[in-house]
Amino acid sequence: MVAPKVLGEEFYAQDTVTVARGLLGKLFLYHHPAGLTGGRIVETEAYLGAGDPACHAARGQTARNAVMFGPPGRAYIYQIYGMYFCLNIVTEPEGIPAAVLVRALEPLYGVELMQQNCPRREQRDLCRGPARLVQALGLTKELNGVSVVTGPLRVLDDAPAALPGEIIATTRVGINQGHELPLRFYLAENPYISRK
DNA sequence: GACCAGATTGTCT
DNA sequence: GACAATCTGGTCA
Repeated sequence: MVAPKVLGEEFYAQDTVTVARGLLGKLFLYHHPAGLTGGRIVETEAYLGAGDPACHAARGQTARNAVMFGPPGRAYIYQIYGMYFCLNIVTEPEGIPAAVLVRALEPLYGVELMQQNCPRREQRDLCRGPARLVQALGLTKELNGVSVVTGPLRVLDDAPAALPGEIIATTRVGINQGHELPLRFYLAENPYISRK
């Protein structure tokens, strides 16, 4: 197989919707201390920055969302509901606080390790949902702000011969504001997405 | 299968 | 003090 290439910072500097759609089908990998974990990105959501009421950065910069104001290609990992974490990748040029939320992966690498992280969970459910995939991959808040270009987290362009099905755009999940916008993207008819 | 309530803690008002 | 880009387990049909 051809050596997959790591997506560069210029990919993430594009507009957020382009990056969210472009990430579908890419490989997301984490060089976990106990081994490699990761899979194919099958579901994302776009958060557009200051003008998007659902975005954490809509009301200005804070200690929590500071990573989104930084350069693109960084991981933004935050805790939600006291017990879960969500993984984002910062987009757009530095100073524009936008990001793409990675909502679901198709598990491909380190499946045994991921099942150790999530006992009693079917393989199909390992990474089906933003908090689940963070837990399965073994990501922690310590990784907040690390580069996905040069750090232990990587996104590879594996250039799959054919994306299975087309890309569906629909509304975002779990938010109260801005939910009328079609900013959630997933691969049609993929069994690993978090919700139809 | 659909719907509902609880868990649990960092962050912001 | 209220809330949050969620998940799990319970109940009812």
